[in-house]
Amino acid sequence: MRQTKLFTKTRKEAPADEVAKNAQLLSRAGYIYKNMAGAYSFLPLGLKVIDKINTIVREEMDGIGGQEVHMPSLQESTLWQQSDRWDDEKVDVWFKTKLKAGGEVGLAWTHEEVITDIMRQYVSSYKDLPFFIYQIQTKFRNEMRAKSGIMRTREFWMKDLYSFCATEEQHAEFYEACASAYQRIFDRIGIGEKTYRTFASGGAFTKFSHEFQTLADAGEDIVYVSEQKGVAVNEEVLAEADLSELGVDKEDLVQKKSIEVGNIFSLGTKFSEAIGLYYKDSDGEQRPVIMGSYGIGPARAMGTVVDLLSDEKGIVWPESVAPFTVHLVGLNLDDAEVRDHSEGVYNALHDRGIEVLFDDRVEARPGEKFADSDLIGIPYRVVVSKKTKEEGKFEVVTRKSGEVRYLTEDELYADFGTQS
RNA sequence: CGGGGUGUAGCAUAAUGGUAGUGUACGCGGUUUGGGACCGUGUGGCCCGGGUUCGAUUCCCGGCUCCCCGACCA
Repeated sequence: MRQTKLFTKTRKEAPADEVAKNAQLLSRAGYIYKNMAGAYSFLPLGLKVIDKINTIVREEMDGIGGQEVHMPSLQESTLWQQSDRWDDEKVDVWFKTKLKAGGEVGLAWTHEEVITDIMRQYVSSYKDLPFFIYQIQTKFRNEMRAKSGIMRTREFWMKDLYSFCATEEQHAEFYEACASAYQRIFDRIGIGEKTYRTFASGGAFTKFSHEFQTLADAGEDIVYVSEQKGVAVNEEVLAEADLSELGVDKEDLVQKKSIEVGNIFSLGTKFSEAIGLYYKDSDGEQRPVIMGSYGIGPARAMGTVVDLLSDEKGIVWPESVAPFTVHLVGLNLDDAEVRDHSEGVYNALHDRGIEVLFDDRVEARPGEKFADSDLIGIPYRVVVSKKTKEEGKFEVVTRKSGEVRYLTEDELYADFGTQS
């Protein structure tokens, strides 16, 4: 991608109405645009990052047997009345509107009812189970207050997976598999070290549910962490009885701010009974399906990466989610020979399948290009200039560490060739 | 939803009861060229509605907007 053709450019100052670090940096670097409180556009750079995150999420969900679907946002009322979640008194985050043809619809804020209804048609025997169905889809929640940039919005992507099992054993096995997959996802996007599987209250069917909380000063949540035990609990689970069950002493726990990046929850038979999803076991007995739900917000994950890994110069993307691998910064491009040379390097990198953003601006000065490059945060910056052309070596700077290397053209291609 | 703020050019900001200045960005000309250079020049602006007033961007009322604190938050 040529930077002169890239839609959006950087700006020196953040919009006055953005306070959150993630939104300031992502706005300045041209990844996102705020359309209203709690609703952001994802511009080409931003969408690339989301796609990278989603690819990782899909790989891990597919890896534990998940199958992807896509369900509608529009919801009619009767299904939700069966689970008693249509009434605004019961659920205060609904966006509702009228159908021209008559009747009221809501915009889905979650999909338990919907997927459970679908499953009724395809599950009738224990032989049909288990199933693990997920989607990455837009959710709407009429939050009282949107805040923290892209971390808490009224319209947002969510990866929501729903598990359907015949037995508690089956369910427990998948629940753990999904917890592991979640940890792998957070590892792969670069926030694993600071992300704790956190015990939260479990509702009617299990003692605990689990949140994945990433320790961050920008967090809205508070968790209590025992670093030596690698365990965290949220406020609901601070009672002595719960703590002793988990084998932690209250004195060991340190209060930390955190961001909830994922959530897994055992639903028991609440929705299967409400919606009427039953199967016949091997004795011919009719039983309700045991369910679980598992959520991750890709945009919130993106914001968490920015909050956690950026520095004073700008964003620092891990390679796994970076919009490009290499930022090829061309200097002295008014010189025809340097221009041809850098075009050749760009094409060579591109032809080798390396994702490269080429700063081909002729008029921009070096300082501006470097500042932009730091702000955008692509993992490797390769400088091509009159100097590097004459010396026959390219300057390669690692964004994260600042490490500078000088590589020949062959070394350069070999270096990135092995990583792609 | 309770409380507190906010709204001026694409962006960031200043002043003002007599129609607005600066930086940046953008256009043009020129000097520059490895960390957001400089000179000259130009384009471009007071959230919406009502009230007070000879006159309102400014004061008052209402609305909307966005931000913050709290509450809420599978």
